[in-house]
Amino acid sequence: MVLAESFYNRKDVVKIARELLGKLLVTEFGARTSGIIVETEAYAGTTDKASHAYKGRRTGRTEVMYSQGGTAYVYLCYGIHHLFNVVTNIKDIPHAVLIRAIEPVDGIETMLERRHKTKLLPSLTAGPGALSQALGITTSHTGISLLTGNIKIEKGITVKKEQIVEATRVGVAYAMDDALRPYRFYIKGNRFVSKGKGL
DNA sequence: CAGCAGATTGACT
DNA sequence: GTCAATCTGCTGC
Repeated sequence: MVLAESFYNRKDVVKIARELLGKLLVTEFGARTSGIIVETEAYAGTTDKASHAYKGRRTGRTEVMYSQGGTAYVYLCYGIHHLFNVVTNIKDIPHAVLIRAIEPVDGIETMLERRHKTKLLPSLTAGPGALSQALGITTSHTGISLLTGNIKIEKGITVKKEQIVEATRVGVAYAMDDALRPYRFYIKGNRFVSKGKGL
């Protein structure tokens, strides 16, 4: 079952980030590839120094963050890595949730080929750049709808509250006090959770 | 318009 | 543990 617009359009991006854990992120570019979301981070738009849309910034790259909830926001980091985000809230409120790690489910062979690997190791999909490559997501997919496009999020599994760990975000030390906000969530003990540097 | 830093990864000392 | 790869966008000349 694909998540409805009403899931994405809510105001509380942090709550949505927490609820995305256990959901199934699916892409269908040829073969179906998918994985359970095990790690997310919330980016709270204009009031969050770590967000690209801090203070209402608009550029060609961030424009899609101002779309309505349920839109894919993919951007290039360090000129190499495609990072996949889910836009939330209503139009003109630039909230987004970064998907940092998934646990592979469908199309593992296809993902191994895309990542030029032969064995299923955590490094296949642990990390935002890694999972995007495994699922075949690139910046050309930014702005497409998660409700009707070939990238979508399905119901997945139920994650108990006790399994969810709250933490600070990774790689955003430059955001000063906002770097300390507990906006990162991951499933306790899952081996596909990225290592990061902020642990 | 040059210089710099970044929501990262992977190869190498 | 260190460092390069390589694009977008901000800052300052």
